[in-house]
Amino acid sequence: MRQGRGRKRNNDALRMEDVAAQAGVSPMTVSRALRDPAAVSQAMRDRVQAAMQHTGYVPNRLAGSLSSQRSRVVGLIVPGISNSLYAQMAQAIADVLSQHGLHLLIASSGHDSAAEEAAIAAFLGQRVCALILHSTRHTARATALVKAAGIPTVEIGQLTRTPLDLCVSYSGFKAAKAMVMHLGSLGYRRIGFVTLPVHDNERSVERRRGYRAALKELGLPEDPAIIAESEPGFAGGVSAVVQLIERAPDIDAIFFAADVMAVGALFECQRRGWAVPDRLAIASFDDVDLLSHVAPTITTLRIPREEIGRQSAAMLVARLNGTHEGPPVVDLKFDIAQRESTTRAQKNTSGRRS
Amino acid sequence: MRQGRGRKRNNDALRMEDVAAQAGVSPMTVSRALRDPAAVSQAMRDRVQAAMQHTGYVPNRLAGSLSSQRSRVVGLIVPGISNSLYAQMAQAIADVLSQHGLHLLIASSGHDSAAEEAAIAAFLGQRVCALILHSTRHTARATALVKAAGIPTVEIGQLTRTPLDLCVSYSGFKAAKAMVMHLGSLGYRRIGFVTLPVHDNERSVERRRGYRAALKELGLPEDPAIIAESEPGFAGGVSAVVQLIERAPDIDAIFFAADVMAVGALFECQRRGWAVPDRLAIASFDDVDLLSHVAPTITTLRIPREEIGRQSAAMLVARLNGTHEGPPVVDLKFDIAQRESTTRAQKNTSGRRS
DNA sequence: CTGTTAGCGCGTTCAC
DNA sequence: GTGAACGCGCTAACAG
Repeated sequence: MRQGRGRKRNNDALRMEDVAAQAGVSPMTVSRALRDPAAVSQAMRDRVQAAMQHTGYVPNRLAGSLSSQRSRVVGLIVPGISNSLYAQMAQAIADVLSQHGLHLLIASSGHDSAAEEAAIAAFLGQRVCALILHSTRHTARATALVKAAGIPTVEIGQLTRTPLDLCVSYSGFKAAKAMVMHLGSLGYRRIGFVTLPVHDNERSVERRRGYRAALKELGLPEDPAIIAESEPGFAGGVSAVVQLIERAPDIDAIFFAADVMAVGALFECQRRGWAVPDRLAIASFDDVDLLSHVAPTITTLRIPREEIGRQSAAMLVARLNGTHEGPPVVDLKFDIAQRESTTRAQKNTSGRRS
Repeated sequence: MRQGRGRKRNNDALRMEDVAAQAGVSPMTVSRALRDPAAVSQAMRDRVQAAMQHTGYVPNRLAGSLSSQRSRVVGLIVPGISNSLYAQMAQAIADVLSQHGLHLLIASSGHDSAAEEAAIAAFLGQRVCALILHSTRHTARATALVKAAGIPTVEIGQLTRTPLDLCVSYSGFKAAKAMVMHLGSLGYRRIGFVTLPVHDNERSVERRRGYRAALKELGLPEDPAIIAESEPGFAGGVSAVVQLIERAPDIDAIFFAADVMAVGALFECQRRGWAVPDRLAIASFDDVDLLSHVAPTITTLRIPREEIGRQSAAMLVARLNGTHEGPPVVDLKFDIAQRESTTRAQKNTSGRRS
């Protein structure tokens, strides 16, 4: 038996040493053949390759990362994995990362800073080589942890003037303002606005600011009666449209600044016989597929979700390679898809209601 | 200076030793206070806690996992992260795992076995403690890798008689059959069937088998003219419904066995003036929210996606704890949501089409 | 281009 | 209940 107080060797998994023995080389050569094939002669490479095939060796990246002090795992924290908007970003991120041999650790925070903090701590414990955070609001400890970790970190939920490190997003303020200006330019004068509860969703604040700025620029009064907060999903649109029409019968357009609320509202209008866009115009924020398949098709902002995913991942990769150049904050462009739900009737009537 | 050829110490990150020094105990005590607080006296625990707070120590789980030979990371491989059906499962999985202190590494395979194999190899390299695979078709090497790894593995895409290890899903055969039987019991006699291309989607095969079995049981003939394959998404439904109606004008119902095709078809019917359900009944497979918000609401199967996610994760947790009991294959139940799109008109006419 | 040595930070094992 | 020593499997640094 063994003497001493150490621990016995694990005989389960193959180690580099086993492969090395099989190939008749030193473990170091196997290691190099794996990470930097050019540093090893052709003959060696082939022998190592063969030995790995033969034995079915799977390198232990835990040990590798521990030793080299760097991992190939990126942490992503989003409010929810099942929300299609975040899922799209996650997909784009995963695609870019996997092209570069990086893997994705994912967690959902449910719009809760404390949960985000826990996820950040856990990810740092796993020694992720980079972080992507959807939120731009963090607890003090979360901020401290990220800064102390000193790893590249991108925030993607919205533009921020005070990024932890990097930021790739679009301006919710500008986007919302642009849409309201667009509606104004089409002739709408009583433009309602619906968001998610501001309390839960930091981005709603920016969007509302954009709405206000546009009203001001259009010379339209701001009226609390035509502003509402509603829950996410179709149901949120249903209740909001009913509420706004009751409160302000002269409303002529509603901008639903979140999710698929606009679609729920459209369906409800159809059930109630409120013609869209003739009685009420409808505009949406996120360009989900559905919006261009309903009748009438729904005018919306085109937010570059996938581009955000791609660029944020690409930026991290560049940073990890030490080749990153350019500003830390990237403001991606959006545009407006003008569709039937805000198409005004021909000018054969001067007033729409009366 | 240093002698020897070793490597210099890293002074960046805090180690357990630093915390131990701060607390005036040995590193071993810190380790225990972290993993098994009960094994340490109250006083020690408090001192260690304080020292960790003070220093902002984040334990290195790479080192921990390497040493203990077990990690707290689970690997999940789905065909696509952005597809809401998989995203829902992923969310449920992540929720359960995080409750148990486990983390989620995610990869998308795009319905490609080779990509799946690569992801499996990468995950095993990260020494995941368990795997969740959506696919049930694997390359020979993928199968070998998983078996050799000896970690709990759940397949969740469909029931299989030959699981790698565990399987939590529903029977696509039974589900499809049940829906067609349901349509038959409502009086539909020319029931069309649309799936994704069988080539890309192993589950389509089961669903088609279920369709055939139901037709047989209903005493209805099988007619290739009313069976189609189409692309995913709304567009797939649009093209399929047009195609089937042209090929078989006497068709009275279509069962769209994938995705949101049924909704695309409904919209197209509305554009073309084909009344749903009077001219054509429509049924769907997956219960996405949208189906109950369109008019008419669409009859569909209710597949327990989230339950699959929850149970598969729970099963892994149990297995990791050594407390798992019960069969390796769990067949979850589905049911049918009967809605307006398959509601027959009152029996005031004996035949629906003159 | 290849090998040797030491150490990454922690957990297991055993002694006290 | 606490501590000391060793090793998890790999890679940085250096020597040849």
